[in-house]
Amino acid sequence: MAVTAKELAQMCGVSRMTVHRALTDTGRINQQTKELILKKAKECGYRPDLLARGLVKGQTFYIGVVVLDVNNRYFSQLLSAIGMEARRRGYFVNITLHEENKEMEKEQLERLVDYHVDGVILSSVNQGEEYREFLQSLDTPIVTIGNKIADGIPFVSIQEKKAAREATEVILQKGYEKIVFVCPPLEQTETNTYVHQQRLEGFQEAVAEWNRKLDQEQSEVDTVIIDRNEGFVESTCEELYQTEKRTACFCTGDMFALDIMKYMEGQGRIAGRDYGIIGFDGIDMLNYVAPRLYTIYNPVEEVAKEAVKLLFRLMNGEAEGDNTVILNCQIQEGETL
Amino acid sequence: MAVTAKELAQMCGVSRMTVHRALTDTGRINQQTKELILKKAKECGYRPDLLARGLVKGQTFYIGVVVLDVNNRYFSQLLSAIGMEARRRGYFVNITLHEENKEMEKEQLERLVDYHVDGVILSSVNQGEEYREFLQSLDTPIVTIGNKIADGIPFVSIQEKKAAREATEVILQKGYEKIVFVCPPLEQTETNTYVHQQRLEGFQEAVAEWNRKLDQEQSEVDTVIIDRNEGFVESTCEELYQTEKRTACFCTGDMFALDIMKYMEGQGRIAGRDYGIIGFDGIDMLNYVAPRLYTIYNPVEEVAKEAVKLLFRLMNGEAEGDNTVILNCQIQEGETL
DNA sequence: TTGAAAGCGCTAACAC
DNA sequence: GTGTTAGCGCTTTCAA
Repeated sequence: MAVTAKELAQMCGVSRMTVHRALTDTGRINQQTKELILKKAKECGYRPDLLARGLVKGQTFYIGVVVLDVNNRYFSQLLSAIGMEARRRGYFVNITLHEENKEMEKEQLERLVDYHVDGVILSSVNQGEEYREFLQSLDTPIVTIGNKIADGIPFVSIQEKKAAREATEVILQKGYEKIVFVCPPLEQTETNTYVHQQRLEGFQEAVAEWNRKLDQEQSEVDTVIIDRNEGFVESTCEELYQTEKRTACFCTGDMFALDIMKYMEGQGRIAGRDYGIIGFDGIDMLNYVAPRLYTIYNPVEEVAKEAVKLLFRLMNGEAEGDNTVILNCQIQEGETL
Repeated sequence: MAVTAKELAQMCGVSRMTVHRALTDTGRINQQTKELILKKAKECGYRPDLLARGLVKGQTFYIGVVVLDVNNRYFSQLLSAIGMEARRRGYFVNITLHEENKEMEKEQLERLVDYHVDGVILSSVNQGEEYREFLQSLDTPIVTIGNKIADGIPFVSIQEKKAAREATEVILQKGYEKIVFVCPPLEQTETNTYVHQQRLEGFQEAVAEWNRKLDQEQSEVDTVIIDRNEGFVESTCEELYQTEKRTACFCTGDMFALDIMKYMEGQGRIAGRDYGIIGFDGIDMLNYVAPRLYTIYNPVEEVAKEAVKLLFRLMNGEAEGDNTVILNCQIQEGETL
């Protein structure tokens, strides 16, 4: 069924080379034979074998993308944006999922590299020096996004810490006396939690700063950190109302925040009225939930664009400096603080 | 950096063939040389070139997936499930997005085929005989899901029409006298809307059946069909309250339903109390929205599993009969009817 | 038990 | 303008 260039050549009574010239429009070639070949090629539905081409050119015009999953606005928009940017440059995208499994992530990367993708965009759950060496051993341009792996690995991200600090300041300025900080388990975990660690640090810095500036008679802000384990919703909610202090909750992800809001609503407690709450990322779903959640907007499209731009610079050997891009992000107001 | 089998052979002082035998563990080979080779291979981080292998074997152990987008539970869970099933069989998955663009869909398919994926799972926006021929001309096993293309193309789906009929019966039994049916534009559209058409037909059949069985004094059910165009929310809402009849809304997608609920809430109208509404698919987001939306649950994982199973049957040449798999799906109760 | 040779379908370098 | 030759890295066939 599939026609090869060789067969085409036979049909047209010319050499393989001439066919090649006609198809790739390179070199000197007789206009008539060229047209004949192109016509024939169309007739038989000739399509070049990209494996063969990739093998000889050492370039496949594919970039690989390895991400956690895909079920949220963040990755979805990221992937769309990466796709667009890649296509603009004549590249296609091969998306694979690692589902938060460190070994799977490695496998996917190796497989992509073995297939000679020209570059990779990676949102990793691995980290550290050892992994850095692994990535470098792949000998393929890689740009990481979100979680940082180690110094020296190209990296695109947002100003996590700064954003968390600013959000915390907003909470404090609104007069909350206690803050419950909810994030995934950061200790005793093997997976990369860089993003959430940064957010925690920003939070802690802002609180420390605030306490330092207090008047004599004012008391320090009360803080509690809760791991998003089994039962985190219940324990967070207890913290939220077993106190006389005005209490707010800072979640390092919008989904955690929504879970809490939902549970609290079941108890008759309304966000913004009975307690404060803020999320992180600004996922689409927020448009459908009342009251409107305060959050920190994560500019995914920009992250994607920058990642692709950086990747192409690496692929073209134009890399210079430390190849880190950190984007700004802003608080998106809501009704829950 | 990257070592080839040839170089390995030189290092070990054997022929390329012996290396190959050691690596693939085939044929007779001296145990000692084999161990030496494997050891060396590990040291240099030898990895087979999958392009070269694919070229000669005519098999890549990749399956391609082409879907609309990725930003909802449906596709997300679909992709995870496809990934799992494929991995169980030693295959990897290459996911690409067509973003509801018919030309892009074709491009992605061609590209995948040119890269010799061994099979494809496709959720299409194209349809008809011409497209069927296109798909067949690709000469690669393809399984379609969701939208049907044409007879003769392997197809996995749910019982759209039956589910819509049953849902309509539920609405009618609850005493609603008017139903507003909301779906994407089905006429004058080039893209494949099979799924939504089926749902519409199921709805219409149920209404017709109901009207046929009415007593003398009872009046027929009133129905309105609204295209999900610009402004569909407003027009739907007008239909919902510019009448004295008890009115319900049947949306062929949960998202449409949520849009309407949100707008109505802005007008002080609560679903389940002031009007009825039901969606379709059972997306995750529903867990976070109050009141709980009535919907029809779409069993994605099963669809994915069946699609992969069917695809592997096709790839192994075990295809028999018409290769259509239709799964059951059920109404998921909520508070909005 | 090992090796040599041919070929997958394509591109690149050089000759005619 | 066109054809020949060689080679990408691997697998397969056949001979030693």
